[in-house]
Amino acid sequence: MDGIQFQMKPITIKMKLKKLVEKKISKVSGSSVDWVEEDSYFFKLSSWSEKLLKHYKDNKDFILPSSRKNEVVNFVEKGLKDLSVSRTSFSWGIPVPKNKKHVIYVWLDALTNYISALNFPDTNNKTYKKFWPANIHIIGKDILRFHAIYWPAFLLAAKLPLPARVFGHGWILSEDKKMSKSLGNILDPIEIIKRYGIDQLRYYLVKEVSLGNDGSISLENLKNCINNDLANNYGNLCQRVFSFVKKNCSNKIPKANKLADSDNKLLDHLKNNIPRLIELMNKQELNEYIKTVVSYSFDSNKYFNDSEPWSVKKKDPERMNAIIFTICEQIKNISILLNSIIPISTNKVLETMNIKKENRSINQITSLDCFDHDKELKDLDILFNKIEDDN
RNA sequence: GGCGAGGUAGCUCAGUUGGUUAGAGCACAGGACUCAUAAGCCUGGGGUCGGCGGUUCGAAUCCGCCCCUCGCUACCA
Repeated sequence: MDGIQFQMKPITIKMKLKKLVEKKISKVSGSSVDWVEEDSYFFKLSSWSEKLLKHYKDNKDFILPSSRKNEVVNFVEKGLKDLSVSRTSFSWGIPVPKNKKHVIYVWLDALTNYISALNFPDTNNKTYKKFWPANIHIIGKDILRFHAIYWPAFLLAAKLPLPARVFGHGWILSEDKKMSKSLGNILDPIEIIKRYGIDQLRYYLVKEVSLGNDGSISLENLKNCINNDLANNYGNLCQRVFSFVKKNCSNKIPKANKLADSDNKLLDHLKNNIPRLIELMNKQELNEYIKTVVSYSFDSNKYFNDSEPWSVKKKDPERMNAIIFTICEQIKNISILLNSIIPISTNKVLETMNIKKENRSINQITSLDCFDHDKELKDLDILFNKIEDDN
């Protein structure tokens, strides 16, 4: 803590505003609450209200989602009270310099971990330089205030750079209810992953849960989501196309000499949307992102149906090649767009298509044709097994 | 109590500054096809847009009142 110089002096505080007349018990735990008085150092949070408000105003997306931002701004506008940051009643905690009775405890010590873990106060340290200031803190909505008010105030006081963004995410509910032992509706993520698969769970959570809001895991919806979007749509699209390539194109992605309007329409629709997709990603609007991307998979299945490569292959093999090239290009692009959401599955697809790792970035999508047309496709097992009803 | 968000098809939601028969996905019911995980494609049924009243030629969209749901309302992280 030597790197941060706060001006602090010990004063006596009372932990509760009202004297307890009767024995009180905690609403949450039911245990009895005792009246305590002790000396404490205070962080002068009260003098940072205006500077924080200015920071929120100057940095529009510092707190996301905006509904949460409103709560925080509302809270700060009411005026902040100084914050007790030390205790004398126990010894674990960070010793206060020059006063051995006190240890630093509660938020000041906790939040500082973000930079002490990066070797602060050595601000020339490589790790610190690389990771601070952070691009984003993604934290639960229940600890937003501490990250959006206390932490920036501490950093401002220490004249250190602030993280670029604090995002308060919602909670995952089980069948619309908060998970609790007494209700018996706890969902064990490890069990779900074992049964449904890790990519499948990731996909479901990102798609069905708007990151800023609470979302619900319903096993029925999870099943539907896996079967429809992943197995029947994206997974089966890959399967039907690769199988067609194997049977009709010597298992190599053909070159296209001339693309038809319908081919370009399919490809351009995706490519023209890349800036918007990047924007959605940058604002953590992941569910909108994923819904947009999966719609390309729907479009692709329709395109494949309408183009009927199986019926043009004898009459017009050139045309068939253009169709197969187009659909492969599209599968590649969709796979890249989904790569951060379902990395294991999409990497299998990209591997099958012999796409080099350096060609798997979103920036590569607009550059046409990075296929090795002389190399055979690798075999691809079923990507997503369908979930059957068994309960 | 105060401040804020929201109530739209069975479910999850989208609906730009008010404008023609209110949309999507899932679920449900039919149909044609076959390259594919009996997958994909096409068509259809289904909504008094929380309630009442008002402004307007016209309101899911604006105004008022009411009902309901949710979030925040400081020193446990």
